[in-house]
Amino acid sequence: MSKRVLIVDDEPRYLRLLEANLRTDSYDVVTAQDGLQAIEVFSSQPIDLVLLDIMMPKLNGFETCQRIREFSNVPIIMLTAKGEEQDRVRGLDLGADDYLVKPFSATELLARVRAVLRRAQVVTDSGQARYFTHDNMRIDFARAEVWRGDQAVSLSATEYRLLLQFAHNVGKILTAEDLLTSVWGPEYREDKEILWVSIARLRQKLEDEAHTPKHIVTRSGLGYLMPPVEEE
Amino acid sequence: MSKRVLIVDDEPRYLRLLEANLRTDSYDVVTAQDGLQAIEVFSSQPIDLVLLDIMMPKLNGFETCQRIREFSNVPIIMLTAKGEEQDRVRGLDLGADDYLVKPFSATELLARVRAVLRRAQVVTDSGQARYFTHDNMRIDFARAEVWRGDQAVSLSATEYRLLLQFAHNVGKILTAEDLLTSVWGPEYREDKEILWVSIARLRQKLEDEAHTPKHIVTRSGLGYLMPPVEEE
DNA sequence: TCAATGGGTAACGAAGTTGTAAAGGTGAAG
DNA sequence: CTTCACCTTTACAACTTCGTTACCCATTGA
Repeated sequence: MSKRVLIVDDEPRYLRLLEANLRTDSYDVVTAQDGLQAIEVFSSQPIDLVLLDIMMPKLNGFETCQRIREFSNVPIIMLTAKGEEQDRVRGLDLGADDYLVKPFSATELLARVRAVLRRAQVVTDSGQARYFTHDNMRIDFARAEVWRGDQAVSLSATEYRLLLQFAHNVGKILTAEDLLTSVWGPEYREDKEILWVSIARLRQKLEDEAHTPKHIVTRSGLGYLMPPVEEE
Repeated sequence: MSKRVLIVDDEPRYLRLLEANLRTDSYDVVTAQDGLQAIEVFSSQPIDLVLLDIMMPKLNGFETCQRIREFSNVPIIMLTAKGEEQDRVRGLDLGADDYLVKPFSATELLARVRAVLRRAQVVTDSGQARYFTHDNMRIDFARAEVWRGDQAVSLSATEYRLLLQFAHNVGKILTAEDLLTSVWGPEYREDKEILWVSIARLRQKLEDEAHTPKHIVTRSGLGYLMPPVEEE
Protein backbone atom coordinates (compact mmCIF):
# COMPACT_ATOMS: atom_id res chain seq x y z
CA MET A 1 0.00 0.00 0.00
CA SER A 2 1.75 3.11 -1.18
CA LYS A 3 2.25 6.17 0.96
CA ARG A 4 0.41 9.39 0.23
CA VAL A 5 2.46 12.56 0.08
CA LEU A 6 1.06 16.09 0.21
CA ILE A 7 3.22 18.64 -1.61
CA VAL A 8 2.65 22.29 -0.82
CA ASP A 9 4.28 24.91 -3.03
CA ASP A 10 3.01 27.97 -4.80
CA GLU A 11 5.24 27.52 -7.86
CA PRO A 12 3.56 25.10 -10.28
CA ARG A 13 6.95 24.36 -11.79
CA TYR A 14 8.26 22.91 -8.54
CA LEU A 15 5.03 21.20 -7.79
CA ARG A 16 5.21 19.27 -11.05
CA LEU A 17 8.88 18.46 -10.59
CA LEU A 18 8.42 17.08 -7.11
CA GLU A 19 5.33 15.20 -8.11
CA ALA A 20 7.15 13.52 -10.99
CA ASN A 21 10.05 12.49 -8.77
CA LEU A 22 7.83 11.00 -6.12
CA ARG A 23 5.63 9.18 -8.59
CA THR A 24 8.61 7.37 -10.11
CA ASP A 25 9.19 5.92 -6.65
CA SER A 26 5.47 5.06 -6.65
CA TYR A 27 4.18 7.37 -3.97
CA ASP A 28 0.63 8.72 -4.20
CA VAL A 29 0.78 12.47 -4.57
CA VAL A 30 -1.67 15.24 -3.76
CA THR A 31 -0.85 18.92 -4.05
CA ALA A 32 -1.78 22.30 -2.62
CA GLN A 33 -0.70 25.80 -3.63
CA ASP A 34 -0.84 27.55 -0.28
CA GLY A 35 -1.09 26.86 3.42
CA LEU A 36 -4.82 27.19 3.81
CA GLN A 37 -5.44 24.87 0.90
CA ALA A 38 -2.94 22.45 2.43
CA ILE A 39 -4.81 22.31 5.72
CA GLU A 40 -8.05 21.88 3.82
CA VAL A 41 -6.67 18.92 1.89
CA PHE A 42 -5.01 17.52 4.96
CA SER A 43 -8.22 17.49 6.99
CA SER A 44 -10.12 15.74 4.25
CA GLN A 45 -7.95 12.71 3.54
CA PRO A 46 -5.23 10.58 5.14
CA ILE A 47 -1.74 11.90 4.45
CA ASP A 48 1.52 10.13 5.34
CA LEU A 49 4.03 12.88 4.64
CA VAL A 50 3.99 16.61 3.92
CA LEU A 51 6.53 18.45 1.77
CA LEU A 52 6.16 22.07 2.70
CA ASP A 53 7.60 25.09 0.95
CA ILE A 54 8.33 28.05 3.22
CA MET A 55 7.75 31.02 0.95
CA MET A 56 4.06 30.99 0.19
CA PRO A 57 1.08 33.37 0.09
CA LYS A 58 -1.74 33.16 2.69
CA LEU A 59 -0.15 30.96 5.39
CA ASN A 60 3.58 30.62 4.97
CA GLY A 61 5.40 27.35 5.59
CA PHE A 62 6.17 28.04 9.24
CA GLU A 63 2.60 28.96 10.06
CA THR A 64 1.26 26.00 8.16
CA CYS A 65 3.66 23.66 9.94
CA GLN A 66 2.57 25.02 13.29
CA ARG A 67 -1.10 24.62 12.43
CA ILE A 68 -0.68 21.06 11.27
CA ARG A 69 1.24 20.21 14.42
CA GLU A 70 -1.71 21.33 16.48
CA PHE A 71 -3.59 18.23 15.46
CA SER A 72 -1.22 15.83 13.76
CA ASN A 73 2.18 14.20 14.08
CA VAL A 74 2.46 13.58 10.36
CA PRO A 75 6.09 13.79 9.18
CA ILE A 76 6.89 17.17 7.63
CA ILE A 77 9.85 18.05 5.42
CA MET A 78 10.36 21.77 4.84
CA LEU A 79 11.57 23.06 1.48
CA THR A 80 13.24 26.38 1.02
CA ALA A 81 15.15 28.45 -1.43
CA LYS A 82 17.20 30.14 1.27
CA GLY A 83 19.73 28.11 3.18
CA GLU A 84 19.51 30.41 6.18
CA GLU A 85 20.39 28.64 9.40
CA GLN A 86 17.85 30.66 11.32
CA ASP A 87 15.12 29.31 9.06
CA ARG A 88 16.30 25.75 9.46
CA VAL A 89 16.31 25.99 13.25
CA ARG A 90 12.92 27.65 13.28
CA GLY A 91 11.41 24.99 11.06
CA LEU A 92 12.78 22.16 13.14
CA ASP A 93 11.62 23.72 16.38
CA LEU A 94 8.13 24.19 15.03
CA GLY A 95 7.94 20.46 14.62
CA ALA A 96 9.31 19.81 11.15
CA ASP A 97 11.19 16.55 10.83
CA ASP A 98 13.69 17.57 8.20
CA TYR A 99 14.72 20.32 5.89
CA LEU A 100 15.78 20.47 2.26
CA VAL A 101 17.43 23.41 0.56
CA LYS A 102 16.43 24.13 -3.04
CA PRO A 103 17.73 23.15 -5.45
CA PHE A 104 18.14 19.55 -4.39
CA SER A 105 18.66 16.36 -6.33
CA ALA A 106 15.98 13.75 -6.80
CA THR A 107 18.19 11.15 -5.14
CA GLU A 108 18.55 13.15 -1.97
CA LEU A 109 14.90 14.09 -1.84
CA LEU A 110 13.93 10.44 -2.06
CA ALA A 111 16.48 9.37 0.51
CA ARG A 112 15.11 11.91 2.98
CA VAL A 113 11.56 10.90 2.29
CA ARG A 114 12.46 7.27 2.95
CA ALA A 115 14.31 8.13 6.16
CA VAL A 116 11.50 10.23 7.56
CA LEU A 117 8.84 7.68 6.66
CA ARG A 118 10.83 4.83 8.14
CA ARG A 119 11.03 6.61 11.46
CA ALA A 120 7.36 7.57 11.39
CA GLN A 121 6.15 4.13 10.49
CA VAL A 122 6.27 2.84 14.03
CA VAL A 123 3.71 5.39 15.11
CA THR A 124 1.08 4.88 12.39
CA ASP A 125 -0.26 8.36 12.82
CA SER A 126 -3.67 8.87 11.20
CA GLY A 127 -4.88 10.30 14.53
CA GLN A 128 -5.68 13.53 12.77
CA ALA A 129 -8.74 15.26 14.03
CA ARG A 130 -9.88 18.68 13.12
CA TYR A 131 -11.77 19.27 16.34
CA PHE A 132 -11.16 18.67 19.97
CA THR A 133 -13.99 18.71 22.50
CA HIS A 134 -13.86 18.75 26.26
CA ASP A 135 -17.14 19.15 28.08
CA ASN A 136 -18.78 22.24 26.57
CA MET A 137 -15.56 23.53 25.01
CA ARG A 138 -14.48 22.94 21.44
CA ILE A 139 -11.24 23.72 19.64
CA ASP A 140 -11.17 24.01 15.87
CA PHE A 141 -7.49 23.38 15.17
CA ALA A 142 -7.55 24.22 11.50
CA ARG A 143 -9.06 27.64 12.16
CA ALA A 144 -7.40 28.13 15.54
CA GLU A 145 -10.75 29.00 17.10
CA VAL A 146 -12.20 28.09 20.47
CA TRP A 147 -15.86 27.78 21.37
CA ARG A 148 -17.53 27.64 24.74
CA GLY A 149 -20.92 26.19 24.14
CA ASP A 150 -22.08 28.13 21.09
CA GLN A 151 -20.10 31.22 21.95
CA ALA A 152 -16.78 31.95 20.29
CA VAL A 153 -14.06 32.65 22.82
CA SER A 154 -11.34 35.04 21.77
CA LEU A 155 -8.01 33.83 23.08
CA SER A 156 -4.65 35.51 22.67
CA ALA A 157 -1.86 33.59 20.97
CA THR A 158 -0.30 32.63 24.29
CA GLU A 159 -3.57 31.53 25.81
CA TYR A 160 -4.33 29.42 22.76
CA ARG A 161 -0.96 27.72 22.80
CA LEU A 162 -1.31 27.04 26.50
CA LEU A 163 -4.72 25.49 25.93
CA LEU A 164 -3.31 23.31 23.15
CA GLN A 165 -0.83 21.79 25.55
CA PHE A 166 -3.68 20.59 27.71
CA ALA A 167 -5.76 19.40 24.77
CA HIS A 168 -2.81 17.34 23.58
CA ASN A 169 -2.29 15.80 27.00
CA VAL A 170 -5.71 15.11 28.41
CA GLY A 171 -5.55 13.21 31.66
CA LYS A 172 -1.87 13.84 32.08
CA ILE A 173 -0.23 16.13 34.60
CA LEU A 174 1.83 18.88 33.05
CA THR A 175 4.40 20.45 35.33
CA ALA A 176 5.06 24.17 35.36
CA GLU A 177 8.36 23.44 33.65
CA ASP A 178 6.66 21.42 30.92
CA LEU A 179 4.30 24.24 30.14
CA LEU A 180 6.81 27.02 30.39
CA THR A 181 9.26 25.31 28.07
CA SER A 182 6.71 24.30 25.50
CA VAL A 183 4.74 27.53 25.40
CA TRP A 184 7.28 30.23 26.28
CA GLY A 185 10.55 28.46 25.50
CA PRO A 186 13.32 26.93 27.65
CA GLU A 187 14.54 30.29 28.89
CA TYR A 188 11.31 30.74 30.85
CA ARG A 189 11.61 27.38 32.57
CA GLU A 190 11.78 28.96 36.03
CA ASP A 191 9.28 31.75 35.61
CA LYS A 192 6.24 30.33 37.32
CA GLU A 193 4.58 33.67 37.88
CA ILE A 194 3.80 34.29 34.26
CA LEU A 195 2.31 30.83 34.09
CA TRP A 196 0.05 31.49 37.06
CA VAL A 197 -1.20 34.68 35.53
CA SER A 198 -1.76 33.10 32.13
CA ILE A 199 -3.62 30.15 33.59
CA ALA A 200 -5.84 32.58 35.47
CA ARG A 201 -6.56 34.57 32.31
CA LEU A 202 -7.32 31.41 30.36
CA ARG A 203 -9.65 30.16 33.06
CA GLN A 204 -11.48 33.45 33.16
CA LYS A 205 -12.36 32.95 29.53
CA LEU A 206 -13.10 29.23 29.63
CA GLU A 207 -14.47 28.23 32.99
CA ASP A 208 -18.04 28.69 34.15
CA GLU A 209 -17.29 28.81 37.86
CA ALA A 210 -13.90 30.28 38.57
CA HIS A 211 -13.75 28.40 41.82
CA THR A 212 -14.28 24.86 40.53
CA PRO A 213 -12.56 24.67 37.15
CA LYS A 214 -13.64 21.85 34.83
CA HIS A 215 -11.06 22.29 32.13
CA ILE A 216 -7.82 23.08 33.86
CA VAL A 217 -7.35 21.60 37.30
CA THR A 218 -4.53 22.52 39.70
CA ARG A 219 -2.47 19.87 41.44
CA SER A 220 -0.59 21.94 43.96
CA GLY A 221 3.13 21.30 43.93
CA LEU A 222 2.83 19.00 40.92
CA GLY A 223 1.28 20.86 38.03
CA TYR A 224 -1.97 21.22 36.12
CA LEU A 225 -4.10 18.82 34.12
CA MET A 226 -7.16 18.66 31.94
CA PRO A 227 -9.20 15.83 33.42
CA PRO A 228 -10.65 13.23 31.03
CA VAL A 229 -14.37 13.76 30.49
CA GLU A 230 -16.50 11.07 32.08
CA GLU A 231 -18.33 8.69 29.77
CA GLU A 232 -21.79 7.64 30.76
CA MET B 1 14.96 13.61 33.52
CA SER B 2 17.60 14.54 31.01
CA LYS B 3 18.34 12.63 27.83
CA ARG B 4 21.63 10.80 27.41
CA VAL B 5 23.60 11.42 24.23
CA LEU B 6 26.48 9.29 22.97
CA ILE B 7 28.98 11.22 20.87
CA VAL B 8 31.34 9.22 18.65
CA ASP B 9 34.27 11.02 17.03
CA ASP B 10 37.98 10.30 16.83
CA GLU B 11 39.02 13.94 17.06
CA PRO B 12 39.16 14.94 20.73
CA ARG B 13 38.75 18.56 19.69
CA TYR B 14 35.32 17.90 18.20
CA LEU B 15 34.37 15.58 21.00
CA ARG B 16 34.95 18.32 23.55
CA LEU B 17 33.19 20.92 21.46
CA LEU B 18 30.09 18.81 20.99
CA GLU B 19 30.07 17.76 24.59
CA ALA B 20 30.21 21.36 25.78
CA ASN B 21 27.37 22.40 23.49
CA LEU B 22 25.12 19.59 24.58
CA ARG B 23 25.86 20.06 28.24
CA THR B 24 24.82 23.69 28.16
CA ASP B 25 21.41 22.44 27.06
CA SER B 26 21.62 20.01 29.98
CA TYR B 27 21.90 16.72 28.19
CA ASP B 28 23.87 13.89 29.76
CA VAL B 29 26.86 13.14 27.56
CA VAL B 30 28.99 10.04 27.11
CA THR B 31 31.70 9.75 24.49
CA ALA B 32 33.55 7.20 22.39
CA GLN B 33 36.51 7.62 20.03
CA ASP B 34 35.72 4.91 17.51
CA GLY B 35 32.96 2.62 16.39
CA LEU B 36 33.92 -0.39 18.46
CA GLN B 37 34.09 1.67 21.59
CA ALA B 38 30.74 3.21 20.70
CA ILE B 39 29.05 -0.17 20.50
CA GLU B 40 30.73 -1.12 23.76
CA VAL B 41 29.34 1.93 25.52
CA PHE B 42 26.00 1.59 23.83
CA SER B 43 25.46 -1.94 25.09
CA SER B 44 26.38 -1.05 28.63
CA GLN B 45 24.00 1.82 29.36
CA PRO B 46 20.76 3.38 28.16
CA ILE B 47 21.34 5.90 25.35
CA ASP B 48 18.68 8.20 23.88
CA LEU B 49 20.58 9.58 20.91
CA VAL B 50 23.82 8.89 19.01
CA LEU B 51 25.92 11.54 17.25
CA LEU B 52 28.12 9.61 14.86
CA ASP B 53 31.12 10.87 12.92
CA ILE B 54 31.70 9.15 9.59
CA MET B 55 35.49 9.26 9.23
CA MET B 56 36.85 7.10 12.03
CA PRO B 57 39.42 4.35 12.55
CA LYS B 58 38.33 0.76 13.33
CA LEU B 59 34.65 0.88 12.39
CA ASN B 60 33.70 3.91 10.32
CA GLY B 61 30.43 5.74 10.82
CA PHE B 62 28.48 3.81 8.21
CA GLU B 63 29.52 0.45 9.60
CA THR B 64 28.81 1.56 13.13
CA CYS B 65 25.39 2.82 12.17
CA GLN B 66 24.59 -0.48 10.49
CA ARG B 67 25.73 -2.45 13.52
CA ILE B 68 23.67 -0.40 15.91
CA ARG B 69 20.60 -0.77 13.69
CA GLU B 70 20.91 -4.53 13.98
CA PHE B 71 19.69 -4.31 17.54
CA SER B 72 18.36 -0.83 18.23
CA ASN B 73 16.12 1.91 16.86
CA VAL B 74 17.88 4.64 18.81
CA PRO B 75 17.90 7.94 16.91
CA ILE B 76 21.20 8.51 15.07
CA ILE B 77 22.55 11.75 13.65
CA MET B 78 25.55 11.40 11.34
CA LEU B 79 28.30 13.99 11.31
CA THR B 80 30.43 14.49 8.26
CA ALA B 81 33.20 16.72 7.00
CA LYS B 82 32.31 16.16 3.37
CA GLY B 83 29.05 17.47 2.09
CA GLU B 84 28.95 14.73 -0.57
CA GLU B 85 25.43 13.86 -1.52
CA GLN B 86 26.33 10.21 -1.97
CA ASP B 87 27.39 10.03 1.68
CA ARG B 88 24.24 11.68 2.89
CA VAL B 89 22.01 9.30 0.98
CA ARG B 90 24.03 6.32 2.14
CA GLY B 91 23.80 7.37 5.77
CA LEU B 92 20.08 7.93 5.64
CA ASP B 93 19.47 4.62 3.90
CA LEU B 94 21.50 2.76 6.51
CA GLY B 95 19.03 3.94 9.10
CA ALA B 96 20.39 7.28 10.27
CA ASP B 97 17.72 9.82 11.17
CA ASP B 98 19.58 12.90 10.13
CA TYR B 99 23.01 14.19 9.25
CA LEU B 100 24.99 17.34 9.85
CA VAL B 101 27.79 18.70 7.70
CA LYS B 102 30.84 19.96 9.57
CA PRO B 103 31.41 22.66 10.45
CA PHE B 104 27.99 23.36 11.91
CA SER B 105 26.76 25.90 14.41
CA ALA B 106 25.77 25.03 17.95
CA THR B 107 22.29 26.38 17.34
CA GLU B 108 21.64 24.11 14.41
CA LEU B 109 23.13 21.10 16.17
CA LEU B 110 20.81 21.61 19.11
CA ALA B 111 17.78 22.20 16.91
CA ARG B 112 18.42 18.93 15.07
CA VAL B 113 18.93 17.08 18.32
CA ARG B 114 15.65 18.41 19.66
CA ALA B 115 13.81 17.52 16.44
CA VAL B 116 15.10 13.97 16.34
CA LEU B 117 14.42 13.37 20.03
CA ARG B 118 10.93 14.81 19.77
CA ARG B 119 10.10 12.39 16.98
CA ALA B 120 11.55 9.45 18.89
CA GLN B 121 9.64 10.39 21.98
CA VAL B 122 6.25 9.86 20.39
CA VAL B 123 7.26 6.31 19.69
CA THR B 124 8.56 5.40 23.12
CA ASP B 125 6.18 7.38 25.30
CA SER B 126 3.05 5.49 24.45
CA GLY B 127 4.13 2.18 25.91
CA GLN B 128 4.65 3.09 29.55
CA ALA B 129 2.74 1.58 32.43
CA ARG B 130 -0.14 3.71 33.53
CA TYR B 131 -1.19 2.22 36.81
CA PHE B 132 0.39 0.68 39.83
CA THR B 133 -1.65 -1.39 42.25
CA HIS B 134 -0.75 -2.62 45.72
CA ASP B 135 -3.48 -4.31 47.69
CA ASN B 136 -6.44 -1.95 47.61
CA MET B 137 -4.35 1.05 46.59
CA ARG B 138 -3.87 2.28 43.05
CA ILE B 139 -1.59 4.95 41.61
CA ASP B 140 -2.39 6.64 38.31
CA PHE B 141 1.00 7.98 37.25
CA ALA B 142 -0.18 10.15 34.37
CA ARG B 143 -2.67 11.98 36.53
CA ALA B 144 -0.64 11.77 39.73
CA GLU B 145 -3.71 10.45 41.50
CA VAL B 146 -3.95 7.86 44.23
CA TRP B 147 -6.99 5.72 45.01
CA ARG B 148 -7.73 3.72 48.11
CA GLY B 149 -10.39 1.28 47.09
CA ASP B 150 -12.77 3.50 45.15
CA GLN B 151 -11.95 6.64 47.09
CA ALA B 152 -9.58 9.24 45.75
CA VAL B 153 -6.86 10.09 48.23
CA SER B 154 -5.55 13.63 48.13
CA LEU B 155 -1.80 13.61 48.67
CA SER B 156 0.50 16.59 48.85
CA ALA B 157 3.38 16.80 46.41
CA THR B 158 5.89 15.48 48.95
CA GLU B 159 3.67 12.63 50.04
CA TYR B 160 3.12 11.62 46.43
CA ARG B 161 6.81 11.65 45.60
CA LEU B 162 7.54 9.63 48.69
CA LEU B 163 4.94 7.05 47.71
CA LEU B 164 6.42 6.82 44.22
CA GLN B 165 9.73 5.74 45.68
CA PHE B 166 8.06 2.78 47.34
CA ALA B 167 6.00 1.89 44.28
CA HIS B 168 9.17 1.81 42.21
CA ASN B 169 10.94 -0.40 44.73
CA VAL B 170 8.40 -2.92 45.92
CA GLY B 171 9.86 -5.55 48.22
CA LYS B 172 13.06 -3.62 48.68
CA ILE B 173 14.12 -1.90 51.89
CA LEU B 174 14.72 1.79 51.40
CA THR B 175 16.94 3.44 53.99
CA ALA B 176 16.18 6.84 55.43
CA GLU B 177 19.09 8.18 53.43
CA ASP B 178 17.75 6.68 50.21
CA LEU B 179 14.40 8.35 50.69
CA LEU B 180 15.74 11.66 51.89
CA THR B 181 18.12 12.02 48.98
CA SER B 182 15.64 11.00 46.33
CA VAL B 183 12.65 12.95 47.59
CA TRP B 184 14.14 15.96 49.36
CA GLY B 185 17.59 16.10 47.75
CA PRO B 186 21.08 15.24 49.02
CA GLU B 187 21.21 18.18 51.41
CA TYR B 188 18.52 16.55 53.56
CA ARG B 189 20.37 13.24 53.83
CA GLU B 190 20.67 13.50 57.62
CA ASP B 191 17.29 14.94 58.42
CA LYS B 192 15.42 11.84 59.57
CA GLU B 193 12.80 13.75 61.47
CA ILE B 194 11.10 15.20 58.44
CA LEU B 195 11.01 11.73 56.95
CA TRP B 196 9.34 10.29 60.03
CA VAL B 197 6.70 12.95 59.98
CA SER B 198 6.05 12.55 56.27
CA ILE B 199 5.77 8.80 56.53
CA ALA B 200 3.26 9.26 59.32
CA ARG B 201 1.21 11.69 57.25
CA LEU B 202 1.28 9.38 54.25
CA ARG B 203 0.20 6.40 56.34
CA GLN B 204 -2.66 8.34 57.83
CA LYS B 205 -4.05 8.78 54.36
CA LEU B 206 -3.31 5.32 52.98
CA GLU B 207 -3.49 2.75 55.72
CA ASP B 208 -6.68 1.22 57.08
CA GLU B 209 -5.31 0.38 60.50
CA ALA B 210 -2.66 2.81 61.60
CA HIS B 211 -1.16 0.17 63.82
CA THR B 212 -0.52 -2.56 61.25
CA PRO B 213 0.42 -0.84 58.02
CA LYS B 214 0.04 -2.87 54.80
CA HIS B 215 1.63 -0.46 52.39
CA ILE B 216 4.60 1.03 54.14
CA VAL B 217 6.23 -1.22 56.71
CA THR B 218 8.93 -0.14 59.17
CA ARG B 219 12.09 -2.19 59.55
CA SER B 220 13.48 -0.69 62.70
CA GLY B 221 17.08 0.35 62.31
CA LEU B 222 17.10 -0.42 58.59
CA GLY B 223 14.45 1.61 56.81
CA TYR B 224 11.02 1.16 55.27
CA LEU B 225 9.60 -1.06 52.57
CA MET B 226 6.48 -1.76 50.59
CA PRO B 227 6.00 -5.52 50.91
CA PRO B 228 5.19 -7.51 47.75
CA VAL B 229 1.48 -8.39 47.60
CA GLU B 230 0.75 -12.07 48.07
CA GLU B 231 -0.87 -13.88 45.14
CA GLU B 232 -3.16 -16.75 45.96
C1' DT C 1 -0.60 60.45 17.56
C1' DC C 2 -3.63 57.97 20.22
C1' DA C 3 -6.28 54.09 21.74
C1' DA C 4 -6.52 49.11 22.12
C1' DT C 5 -4.42 44.90 22.96
C1' DG C 6 -1.27 41.55 24.56
C1' DG C 7 1.78 40.05 27.70
C1' DG C 8 5.03 40.62 31.39
C1' DT C 9 5.97 42.24 36.45
C1' DA C 10 4.73 43.33 41.19
C1' DA C 11 2.08 42.93 45.19
C1' DC C 12 -1.00 40.82 48.31
C1' DG C 13 -3.87 37.42 50.48
C1' DA C 14 -5.78 32.72 51.08
C1' DA C 15 -5.08 28.00 51.37
C1' DG C 16 -2.56 24.46 52.01
C1' DT C 17 1.96 22.42 52.86
C1' DT C 18 6.17 21.63 55.23
C1' DG C 19 9.64 21.65 58.80
C1' DT C 20 10.35 21.70 63.82
C1' DA C 21 9.65 20.74 68.35
C1' DA C 22 7.95 18.14 71.99
C1' DA C 23 5.93 14.28 74.22
C1' DG C 24 5.26 9.80 74.08
C1' DG C 25 5.70 4.55 72.42
C1' DT C 26 8.45 0.42 70.75
C1' DG C 27 11.85 -2.73 70.21
C1' DA C 28 16.64 -4.34 70.26
C1' DA C 29 20.58 -5.23 73.14
C1' DG C 30 22.68 -5.96 77.15
C1' DC D 1 14.44 -5.01 83.44
C1' DT D 2 16.63 -1.18 81.93
C1' DT D 3 18.30 1.71 78.68
C1' DC D 4 18.85 3.99 74.50
C1' DA D 5 18.24 4.74 69.98
C1' DC D 6 14.57 4.51 66.90
C1' DC D 7 10.23 5.68 65.64
C1' DT D 8 5.14 7.68 66.01
C1' DT D 9 2.03 11.20 66.68
C1' DT D 10 0.30 15.72 67.46
C1' DA D 11 0.48 20.59 67.43
C1' DC D 12 2.02 24.79 65.65
C1' DA D 13 4.58 28.30 63.29
C1' DA D 14 6.78 29.46 59.00
C1' DC D 15 6.83 29.04 54.47
C1' DT D 16 5.17 27.85 49.56
C1' DT D 17 2.22 27.83 46.20
C1' DC D 18 -1.08 29.73 43.75
C1' DG D 19 -5.07 33.04 42.39
C1' DT D 20 -6.10 37.54 41.64
C1' DT D 21 -5.86 42.41 40.71
C1' DA D 22 -3.51 46.31 39.24
C1' DC D 23 -0.10 48.32 36.61
C1' DC D 24 3.20 49.19 32.82
C1' DC D 25 5.52 48.80 28.57
C1' DA D 26 5.69 47.44 23.66
C1' DT D 27 3.26 46.64 19.56
C1' DT D 28 -0.25 47.49 16.30
C1' DG D 29 -3.33 49.75 13.57
C1' DA D 30 -6.71 53.50 13.05
